[in-house]
Amino acid sequence: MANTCNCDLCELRTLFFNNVSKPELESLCTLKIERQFSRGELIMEEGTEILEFNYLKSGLVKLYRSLNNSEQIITIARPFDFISLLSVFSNTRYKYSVRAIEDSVVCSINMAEVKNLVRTNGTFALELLEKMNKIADNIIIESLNIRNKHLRGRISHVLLYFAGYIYHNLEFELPVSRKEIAEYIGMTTENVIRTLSEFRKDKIIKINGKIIEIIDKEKLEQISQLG
Amino acid sequence: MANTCNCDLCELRTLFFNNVSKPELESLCTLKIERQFSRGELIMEEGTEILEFNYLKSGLVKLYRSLNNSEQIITIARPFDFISLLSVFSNTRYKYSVRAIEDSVVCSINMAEVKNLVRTNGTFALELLEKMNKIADNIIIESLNIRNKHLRGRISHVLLYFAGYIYHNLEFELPVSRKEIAEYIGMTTENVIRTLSEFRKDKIIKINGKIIEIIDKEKLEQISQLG
DNA sequence: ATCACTTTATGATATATATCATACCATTCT
DNA sequence: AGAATGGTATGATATATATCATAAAGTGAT
Repeated sequence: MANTCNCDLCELRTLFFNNVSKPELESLCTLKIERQFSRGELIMEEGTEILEFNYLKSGLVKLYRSLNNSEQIITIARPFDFISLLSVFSNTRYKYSVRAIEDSVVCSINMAEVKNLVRTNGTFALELLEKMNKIADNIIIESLNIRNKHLRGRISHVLLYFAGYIYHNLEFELPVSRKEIAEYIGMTTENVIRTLSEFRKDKIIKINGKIIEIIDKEKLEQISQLG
Repeated sequence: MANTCNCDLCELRTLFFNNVSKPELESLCTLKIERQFSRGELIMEEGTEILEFNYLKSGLVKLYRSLNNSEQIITIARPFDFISLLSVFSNTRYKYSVRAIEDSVVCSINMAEVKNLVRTNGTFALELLEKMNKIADNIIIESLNIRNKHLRGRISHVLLYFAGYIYHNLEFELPVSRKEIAEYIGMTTENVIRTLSEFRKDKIIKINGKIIEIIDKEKLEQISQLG
């Protein structure tokens, strides 16, 4: 936990606090709390009270909910995406849990302060509305895209998601287990493993433990498209 | 298309325009356009420009997107839910289509006016943020709930959704075809029909064409829960 | 009233996915 | 070092769902 006022360097400012005036920003800056989370640590827990508005500065997190001993992963969010998602303005308690899947830094601002800013700064309110709508929209679209595909298409989709959206590289280290991929795409762990093996045999990807390299991107995109 | 200024009777006012001042409301009132749509009519089309903020005053609509000759239904919305969903503040073009599945009345307000109101009226901005977050949250939760279930659980879920959420009655007329239910839960039309027939044979529901009566609600809830 | 078309319905079969079983490997705990 | 645990891996089998085929009933147009 730190509270150094280094908002000049914070993505929050350039990304969506564009229109917050200097004094307002100073005020926010002194109020914010920056937290470090190690890979695997719980950042927010389903059912607990929402007291702060949280923003992911760096790292990677998964948003999920628990139900009968298993987890359902809703999305995997990178920096620049809010992690205080959706429920934040409409509920008093979190509907989802958030866990760091890579070392992460989260910036937290007291919820009442954010609400106050929405009330007093119209441009900020509008930008926040736009940003949160976009995030919700992305989650819904992602969910529909996954639902529309079969096993092989879903796996392709996830691999392309990591390579394209998260890591911007055809070779990357999977930040999640096969089990978590299964929880994300709504299939069983065994079938995720099996399909990855098939892709390896078909020379579409190389697998070395958690390290994945996409060899035939066109093929993968084709499988993802066709379902 | 009508433009009578009868906002005193409009749900918009009591529901989320609570904090709009008298003069502001008058202004909105003269700017709004009320439109009638018959069952089956297209209200908004995927890909067209977003010019207005739309609110469903009465009726029932489906929100869907098209992909390779088929449709994917995202949600079925009743009055009091916005229908200008999500994309409205974050995109210039609609990402989804909206079609009336019952005769509906839609109230439209110029988008620029709504944005202006967000900028100048903080309380309104906050309420709108809360409301839109709630809607997005509901769609995501619904989608996760459906994804978590098997065929029979999904059908039960949909039947309970219509009976409980839309019609508040154990007997109701299905506003959608079996095909549309299939497009909503992501299964085939044949299996939707088959499952409804099974429920009929098991004396869980009565079917008379589009008229459905839930006889054994407990059983249906049980099936919905177990998946 | 007839025709074309869609919706509802049901059965047979094919296919996709889940489940169960087993094994190997890496990591952590003792 | 050995034991326990969780992740990865693969095969055999069971089950759920899709696909294909067919038909009856409903709907709209002419």
